[in-house]
Amino acid sequence: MDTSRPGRPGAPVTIGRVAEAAGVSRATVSRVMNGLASVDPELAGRVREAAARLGYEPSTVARSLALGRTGMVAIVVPDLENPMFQRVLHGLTDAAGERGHRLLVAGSNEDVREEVVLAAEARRRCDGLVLCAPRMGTGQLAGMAAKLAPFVLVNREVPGIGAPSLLVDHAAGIRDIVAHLLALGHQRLAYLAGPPTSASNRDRLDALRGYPAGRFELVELECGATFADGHAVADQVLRERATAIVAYNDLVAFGALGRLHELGVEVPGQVSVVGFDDIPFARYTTPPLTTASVPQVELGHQAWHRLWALLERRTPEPDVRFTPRLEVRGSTGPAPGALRYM
Amino acid sequence: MDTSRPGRPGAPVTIGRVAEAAGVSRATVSRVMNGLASVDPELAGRVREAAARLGYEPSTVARSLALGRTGMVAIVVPDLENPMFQRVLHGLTDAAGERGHRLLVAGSNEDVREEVVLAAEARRRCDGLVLCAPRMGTGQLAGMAAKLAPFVLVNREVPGIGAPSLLVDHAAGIRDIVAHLLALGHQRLAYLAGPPTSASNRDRLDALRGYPAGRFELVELECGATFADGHAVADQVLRERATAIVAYNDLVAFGALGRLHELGVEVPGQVSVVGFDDIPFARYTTPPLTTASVPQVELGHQAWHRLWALLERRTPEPDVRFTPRLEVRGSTGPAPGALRYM
DNA sequence: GGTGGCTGAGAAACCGCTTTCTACTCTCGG
DNA sequence: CCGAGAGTAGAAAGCGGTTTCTCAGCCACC
Repeated sequence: MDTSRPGRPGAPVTIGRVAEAAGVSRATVSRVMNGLASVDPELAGRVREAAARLGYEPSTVARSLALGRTGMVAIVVPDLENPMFQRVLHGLTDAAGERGHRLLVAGSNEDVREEVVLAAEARRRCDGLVLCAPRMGTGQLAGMAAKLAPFVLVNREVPGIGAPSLLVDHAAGIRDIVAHLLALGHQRLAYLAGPPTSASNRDRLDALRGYPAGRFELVELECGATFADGHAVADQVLRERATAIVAYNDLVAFGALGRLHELGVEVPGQVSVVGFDDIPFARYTTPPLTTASVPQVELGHQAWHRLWALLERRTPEPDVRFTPRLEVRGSTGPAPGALRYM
Repeated sequence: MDTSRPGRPGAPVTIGRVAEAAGVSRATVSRVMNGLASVDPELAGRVREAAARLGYEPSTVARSLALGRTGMVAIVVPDLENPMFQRVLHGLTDAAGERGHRLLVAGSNEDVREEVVLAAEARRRCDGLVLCAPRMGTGQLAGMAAKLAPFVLVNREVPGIGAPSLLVDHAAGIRDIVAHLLALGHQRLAYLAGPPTSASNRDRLDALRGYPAGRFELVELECGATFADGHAVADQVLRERATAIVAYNDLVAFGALGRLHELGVEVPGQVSVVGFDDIPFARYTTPPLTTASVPQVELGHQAWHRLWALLERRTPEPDVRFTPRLEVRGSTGPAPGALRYM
């Protein structure tokens, strides 16, 4: 069989075959395909015609190797099923897509060891990395920084490793939430704690503990980051006689809400519930969830801008710390029997 | 500066540098790194030591080019923010991850033109593709089949293009839903239709229309696939005096639920609501959503198995059509004023 | 002791594209 | 009329791996 015949079934269409078909060198085909330099219009026409006829599509892998960049960025998140991260992901894909970049995603399932491996591997396949709320320790992260660069952090801050950070002021969010609950007369708050590895969980906890003593009683309950965690811990809240729940995130709040409903406990009549993040579901449930709203899609956008700057060796815009906006909805109300109000 | 010195800051560590440092050929380093053939243990030791000392990590891009495979698969979905797709994605990443494959994700935002472009581009960057509920026409899909292969379809079927399909028996799901509602005495059902481009929407609509005449009145309302769509259309349902809502999916059902609640309409007292998919939120809302449960994570797993088989040039397992399981929860109840029951 | 088979490692080709370098042609000015 | 300079396209050297091919060395066997 004549292996030089164009369009032979099994043979992949490479730049060489196009060059051959157009009667030019591979270099010229490359130039035409990239719209580079000035090529004789007639030659360019022949090349384009041949490329179209053969259905030529340059190999992205070969280009990546030659160019030293892949046109892909990776994002690593702790929990693929958390809409919070999905929205960040969405913001990121859209922004990156506009610049012709595609996204590799990896979920660590809250496992630090897996996270470390995934981050390193994902980075090697891409030009850059977005680490979303990484669970690994600061030391470990700092140690990997050189290997991972360029990368940007979302919901995490590690000074001195030269990675841009996009932050949420969890403390401010917590302060707003607590102020809201105190105004409603709540005196005994249960905090449903997130994963101990979560930096934002620590921020929130610190903010709660840092409140002037005597303003309210704080009950700290180990919980987690998912529906099921919130669902499982609700009974304990009741046993502790807290009148308000401050959940690590919206998912946990939903879980608790569901359990309370099962038990016939009225929300907010008997217990108020507050979430964190403001995932899209929060406004559509019954009752709608009071929560600290975090600009999730915006985080994704901003993450891309920082990463894009790094990829182009520009100086990224300075770090931002977003202040969550308290969305007061139906899941919070006056504490039972309380007379205080704002 | 001596460019041959190992570990020189700027210089990337390539296989050549390792070979040089270990005093062997690049071929030998390659063999050692891949655990291939038998290499003199002493040489292998030297290579491993050098690789470790230099922090060598083979370039995935170069490997991809040489091997002709990337170790990545892509998934294209219409809506990145729909938990249904996120769960499929989750199932897929986990299953693929076990075989050392990473995931490229792309969301078409329900735009057919974008979907076509994304699918083609994503495929070129990866070894295979999963098209999740593709919106493009059958002809177009068939036309691209050769370019996209190997790929597998989820929630879509196009006979004769040689792509494995994983299906959900939407008609059966609808039949169960309708039977359930009829038993509760509902006689006027509103169907909140999904995107016209959605094949599963057509399946559901056909199943509804195909019901024996006279069993119930069907009100078809154009809607969409998101919260906001369901939220916006709820008023129309009331105007039409339907006593039950059959929503295109859970998201739409939630939106409608939220709006009904805002309006003070009792669910299921005045209106019953049924979703489709059974996303995790469905069981935790108030009232919990009655819905046709689709094994989302399983779809992801199965998609990987089919794709993996194709990648290995094995024959994939035959297509599967999953039958949804009706999850009766709190959002459905007797039609107002109805005496009928099962 | 010569030869055949076998093992193990290096040389070199190759994957498909980009880009520098080089050679050639053509134009224009002195 | 000749040489400099601009413009164009091809040759070839990468990019960083893998793999075939080749060959040297060793052992065993006749």
